[in-house]
Amino acid sequence: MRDGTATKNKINRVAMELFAEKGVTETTTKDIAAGAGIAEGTIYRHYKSKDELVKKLFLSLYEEQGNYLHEIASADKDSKQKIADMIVNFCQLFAEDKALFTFLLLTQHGQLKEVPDDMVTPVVVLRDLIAQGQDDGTIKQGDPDLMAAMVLGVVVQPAVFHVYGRLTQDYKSFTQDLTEAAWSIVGLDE
Amino acid sequence: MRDGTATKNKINRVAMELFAEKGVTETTTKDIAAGAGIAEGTIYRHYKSKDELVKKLFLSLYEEQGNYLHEIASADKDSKQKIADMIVNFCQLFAEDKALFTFLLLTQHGQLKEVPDDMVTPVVVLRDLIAQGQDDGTIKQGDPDLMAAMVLGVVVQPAVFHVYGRLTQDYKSFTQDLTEAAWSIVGLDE
DNA sequence: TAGTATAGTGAGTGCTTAATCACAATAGAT
DNA sequence: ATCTATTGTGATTAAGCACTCACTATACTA
Repeated sequence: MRDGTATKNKINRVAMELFAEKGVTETTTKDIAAGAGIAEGTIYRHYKSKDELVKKLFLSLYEEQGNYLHEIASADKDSKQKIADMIVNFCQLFAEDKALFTFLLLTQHGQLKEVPDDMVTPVVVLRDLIAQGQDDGTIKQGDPDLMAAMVLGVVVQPAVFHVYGRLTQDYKSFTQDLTEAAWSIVGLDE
Repeated sequence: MRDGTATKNKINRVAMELFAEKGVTETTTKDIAAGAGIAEGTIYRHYKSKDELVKKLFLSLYEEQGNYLHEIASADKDSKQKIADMIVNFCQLFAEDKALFTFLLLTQHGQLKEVPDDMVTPVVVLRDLIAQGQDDGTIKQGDPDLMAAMVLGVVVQPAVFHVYGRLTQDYKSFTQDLTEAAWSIVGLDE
């Protein structure tokens, strides 16, 4: 084997899962190597440092998710449907890959501080979506940043509690409730 | 000086601020000692270990806040007013002592995992408040745990973004918006 | 004043960590 | 078959960490 991408993917996956489970600082390079079934030194054939691994992993995964979000936001639907689609997307991601979802949440937990300003994060997409909806009159007035934060909170907080075992039923079954709650924050009275 | 409470208070305050700012693992005993202007060894005259410091600090501060919450929840008011009071209380705490508020949030960030089940946390108080309101018909039906998580998300998420500089205006000025958003989730149509 | 318990000190200890490096294995190129 | 570049190894290293301990300083007691 001359191509090391399989090993690198293994490192990425294991690292992501451990970071999500224990946090970045609590996860050692030894843990990652053991989980991936490789020697500790091999990590350093693919990454200059643990810090680089963390940052590249975060950036690549976030970019991937950002693309999905961008697709949803630029679809030819009304604002209400787009916000609903975003929430469905969150719930699906959480249901399908809890480790990935939790890892992405680490940004909001201060474990990953250096988030580029121009990065496509959920809150940025949501804010633009809300501002756009305000222009065409489908979403009520208010500070788009604050409204985006509140909508995100409605979805994220149950997910956080779900991770820590407070909410035990299937997260996907919340989707309808989360969507309605989100809409009640930004939506117009009907 | 034979009484060391002044030193202990200094340790507690500095530790709380550093934990809130950098996280628990990233804060060293050396940092705390330097911040408090004492020797590293002095910390161990007051606490058996760093772990004990973290846990006692967390427990005492959370208990204090729990008492406020309990007061609010047991007041002779209707559910809507109680929820509003809780949110005002959050906003005030955040405005007055950002470090304390952020430190208390660490529990939701997985940095402090061992939270006793019977502890009076905001989500528990909220859940009971919601369940109670559902009984007397002032709050709409639905899973109280999920609803409490959503309401908390509306308040907490803006606070998180506020800490990381995304929302720059005075947090207290959100109070009205946060209260309305929270009520739109649990409240009955009027 | 002498005695004692408590509070504070900081160099030192042992352990864990991220990162290194000389070496080995592998597989395509010539 | 030999060469070469890449990938993988694991003992080793240097740094940083929580924690200790012999010692000093302080202030109350008798």
